Amino acid sequence: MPSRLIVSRELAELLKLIAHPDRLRLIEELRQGEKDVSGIAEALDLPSTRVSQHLASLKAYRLVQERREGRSHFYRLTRPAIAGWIVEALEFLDVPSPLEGSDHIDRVRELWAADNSKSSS
Amino acid sequence: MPSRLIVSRELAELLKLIAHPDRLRLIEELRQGEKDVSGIAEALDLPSTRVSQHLASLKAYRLVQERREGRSHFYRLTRPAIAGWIVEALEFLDVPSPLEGSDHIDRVRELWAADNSKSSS
DNA sequence: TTCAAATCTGCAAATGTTTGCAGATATGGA
DNA sequence: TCCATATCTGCAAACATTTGCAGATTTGAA
Repeated sequence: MPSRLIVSRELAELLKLIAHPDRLRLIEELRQGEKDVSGIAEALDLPSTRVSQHLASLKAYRLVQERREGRSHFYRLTRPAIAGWIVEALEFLDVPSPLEGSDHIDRVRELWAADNSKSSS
Repeated sequence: MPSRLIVSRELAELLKLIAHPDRLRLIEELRQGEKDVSGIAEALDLPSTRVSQHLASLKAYRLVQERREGRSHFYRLTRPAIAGWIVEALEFLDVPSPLEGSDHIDRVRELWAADNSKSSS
């Protein structure tokens, strides 16, 4: 009967998996569709071995799925809605003053918006 | 300009803070309104020193706010909407088979629903 | 074959989190 | 004042995550 215990443990596991700066950016990067390891590595400016490691843990939880084509491994989000759910969390960030300092958040909200029209920063 | 770097770090910090079974239950417990440390400790069946420790970290991020009355310290969610946002994450749990094993999730979804009518498990 | 490109795996050092417990504070009442 | 209740803080052991790097796979091309 301790459904709350079981589910809160599972939920914590999922949240921990997501709670890493690289993996958050990675998930948002895949919102645009599938991409291979080196494409992601370049987009996020990370060594591809690190991207591969992150993808392995996301895949172990089935948050992403793999498709191999030649020597490239393409990854895509299993449930793309998770990317939008993550963006919603921006609302709960502890920003020192809502006037100052929330400009970064606003910029990212646009960059990570559902529609995409490629820009930088 | 690296807004994504900054924000993904802040987001990871928030998610890590939440990504703990006790703290998740604690946040859902406070959805009902403010409660003091021993009330929470009893509801979650945890030593109150542990509840106090969790509350301290949630408070440091201003996720909860404190109100003292006599020797009791009452806590409440700063942005109660976060409790609903957490429940939405149940959708993304990796449940082995959607037929079996999702009954715990359904039960918790009810227990943690926005309206409350006290029950157990 | 042999080679290079793309990715993966394993391991250990560095770092971070959690837990229990002992002792510190703060408050109200006898 | 002295005591009990409620909560907080500090610390060290246990545990978990992150990172870089070396070496293994896998694939396609020469």
